[in-house]
Amino acid sequence: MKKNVDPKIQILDSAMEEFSQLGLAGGRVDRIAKRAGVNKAMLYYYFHSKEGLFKEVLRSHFSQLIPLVVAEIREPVTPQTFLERIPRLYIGFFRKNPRLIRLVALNLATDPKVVSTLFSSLLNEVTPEHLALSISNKIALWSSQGLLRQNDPMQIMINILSLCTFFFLAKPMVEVAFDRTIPECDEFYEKRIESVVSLLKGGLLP
Amino acid sequence: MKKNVDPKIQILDSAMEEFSQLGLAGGRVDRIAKRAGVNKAMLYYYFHSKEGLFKEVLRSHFSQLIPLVVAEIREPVTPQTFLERIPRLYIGFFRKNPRLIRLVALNLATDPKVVSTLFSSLLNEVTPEHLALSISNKIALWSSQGLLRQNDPMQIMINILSLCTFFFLAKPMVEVAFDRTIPECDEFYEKRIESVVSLLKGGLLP
Amino acid sequence: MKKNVDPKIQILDSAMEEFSQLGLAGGRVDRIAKRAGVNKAMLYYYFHSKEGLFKEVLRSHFSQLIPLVVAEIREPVTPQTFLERIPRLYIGFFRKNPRLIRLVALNLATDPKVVSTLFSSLLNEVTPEHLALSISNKIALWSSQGLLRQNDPMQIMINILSLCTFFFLAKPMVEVAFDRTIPECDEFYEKRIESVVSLLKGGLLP
Amino acid sequence: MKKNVDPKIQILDSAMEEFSQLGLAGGRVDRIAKRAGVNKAMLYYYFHSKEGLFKEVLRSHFSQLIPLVVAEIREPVTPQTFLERIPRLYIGFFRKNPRLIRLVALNLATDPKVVSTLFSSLLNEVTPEHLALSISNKIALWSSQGLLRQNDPMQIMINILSLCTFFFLAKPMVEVAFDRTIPECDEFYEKRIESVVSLLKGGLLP
DNA sequence: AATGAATGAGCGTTCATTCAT
DNA sequence: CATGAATGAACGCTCATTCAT
Repeated sequence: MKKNVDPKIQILDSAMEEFSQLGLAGGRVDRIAKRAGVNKAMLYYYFHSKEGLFKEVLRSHFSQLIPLVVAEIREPVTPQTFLERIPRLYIGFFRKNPRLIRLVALNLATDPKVVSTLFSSLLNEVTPEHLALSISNKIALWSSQGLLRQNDPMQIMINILSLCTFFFLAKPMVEVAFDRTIPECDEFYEKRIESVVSLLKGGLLP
Repeated sequence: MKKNVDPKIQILDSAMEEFSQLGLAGGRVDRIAKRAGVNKAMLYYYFHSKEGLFKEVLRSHFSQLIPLVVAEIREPVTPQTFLERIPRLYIGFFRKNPRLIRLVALNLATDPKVVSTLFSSLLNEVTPEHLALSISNKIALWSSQGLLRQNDPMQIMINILSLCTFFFLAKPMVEVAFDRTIPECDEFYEKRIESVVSLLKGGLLP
Repeated sequence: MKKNVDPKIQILDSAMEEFSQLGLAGGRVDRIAKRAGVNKAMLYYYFHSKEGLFKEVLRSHFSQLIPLVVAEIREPVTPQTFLERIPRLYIGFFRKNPRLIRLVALNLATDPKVVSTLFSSLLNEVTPEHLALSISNKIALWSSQGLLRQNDPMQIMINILSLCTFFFLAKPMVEVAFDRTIPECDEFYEKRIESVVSLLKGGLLP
Repeated sequence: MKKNVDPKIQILDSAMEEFSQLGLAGGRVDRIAKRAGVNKAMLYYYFHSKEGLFKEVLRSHFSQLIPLVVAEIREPVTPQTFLERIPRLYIGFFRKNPRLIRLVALNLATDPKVVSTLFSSLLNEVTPEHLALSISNKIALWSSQGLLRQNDPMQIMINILSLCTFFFLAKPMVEVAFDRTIPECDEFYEKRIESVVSLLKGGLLP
């Protein structure tokens, strides 16, 4: 509806809204076009198919996360500061992009290869070597120096990611289980970050 | 296709297969019926609608988890054994029911209320008080006795659940990130459980 | 639901209720069976098909009208008493059988041959010669004797039937057109009969 | 099938054919589309549902009658000319639109509110006051002036409408009852109009 | 670049009917 | 006679996609 705006962006935004709530299968092309204020045929002109649009949505949002992580990784840090800063980075990012995590979860459940491949190619675009591998190496190094109490970098990474992302998906169930509404406020997320950092430091630092 | 089998169970199983891969929106009634070896109209005879079938699938699988957790909770344990046994319980269960976690993730992303409500009603069926709350109380008690280093039961529960479940969804991404295939073997899951237990104990026990 | 009742009658009654409101196409076999308190397969046992049941409903109700008319016709009457009594007979009958007129109207509109043929065969069952023809003859006779001001028996019969039956179908439209509710009371139907009789006598008697 | 024709009109016409023979419940969307020579989805593109199409059919044909009646009513006439001209108007109209009367009858029998409401709204569109009421008023006036032998305008209107419309529905039964085929010729309808006019004048004029 | 109309395959659902017991 | 389960052929409707302009 808004004028003077690149229709591609308009469409991508509308599609993100749609797909993050209904998934690829549940998302409706008509609705996306209508919300974007463009003719339905334009979606096909720009993105050639519903699936193409979906992938582009995924890519465009996902790619925003990479540079943040890259910047973080490149800085020389101690394990302690690493474990203190990574949760804040991830949780902060997903808090600002709640739709992305739903989108990724949906895609992981239905079509794991799509998002994995995309993820992989994004990583390769940005770093000469895999980002995860470079984190991995860093962790492996720390581990061999006796700076960490666990020595499998993959398990450590899984633990970190689990603690930082799962909540965004599980929030509604947590609310039901604990019979209370969790407010979208800084206070809560500070507590969340604190809890994760505390767990990681207590569990990983010697 | 198989004879002498309760068609209701046949349908539920086929539906689980379908929905856990494609979601409610992406799942096809025809395919479910065909795979179950029954006439499509039977789905409606027994479950009245696609959504009804979906909910029944969710319920029938979800309800298998509850008694396990209940049994675990009811036993008087020390924090230490609690943190040692819960990850094995959850990870073991989801390893045997990999489709359920996808199903729940899909549903949480697209329709959080359905699965939350179902979850809540299942909890209420089984326990006089909410299961989560009773775990919560136990944790709160331990916390007040100085047996745990964190004092927000909800954060602790989120941490535990995150560590135990997220991997099953994120596995394909982890494989890509680390450029290796993770085998479905006992060895790997033992490592996973170990890592989680170690993290929890190191992070939570004094 | 009622016990100790001939299920055939139960079914016919339930079917009348259904078909007179929804028509043959709109009527549902399941609903008929449920309302009749019998298993659906029984309908087919007794009436062999939905259409067979429909025809039997039509026949069983329609046939109640014939003897009344026959009795009326057989009595030797003057045109005056004929015109006074026929409207009361018809309007009285349809008032007690409001579902029949809807049923016949529905069938006449969608499948004129069915009800016409049925009508014809019912007439033949009861009278050696067609009932209508015998009325016709009577009217023709009166007409030739100068006792009536119109001489086409068919037009006269159409007029009589129109005046006596149309209202039962058109009632809802009349209510809307005149912006008032027409009560199902004796008073109104007396007025109606009076109006018809007055019109017929004024228009037909010399 | 015909080219260069507004598909909306094509659909409406095909739908009229279908619904007037089978009713709303019995009419088939596929058949309507096929006969109209358009894709089935177009019905929904233009009319949003089967019922929406049905109502539009009803409305589009019904609305043709109103102006004729309005024009007739607005002219200042004597009761005599009124009773002479109204039957010709109605019978002439329905003779040219035989499908409409079946359509209305079907709808009155199964769903009286739909057609009544439509009728009412059409009347209101065209006349500041209800058409029927304005006829009513005219009749009431005449009646009070002693120009008519009956004084209930509603009964008079019911009589007129009955005499003019019922035949079109009952024709097949009349044919069977009188064991003859009624030809669709001017001669017959002239006789019909004559008979109605004669009856009305004889019965209503002083 | 942009639109409204069109399309065909397929969707969830229903229904009259039949079968096994 | 009576039942619950089963069936297959539609049915009304939707959707991603394309076409003509």
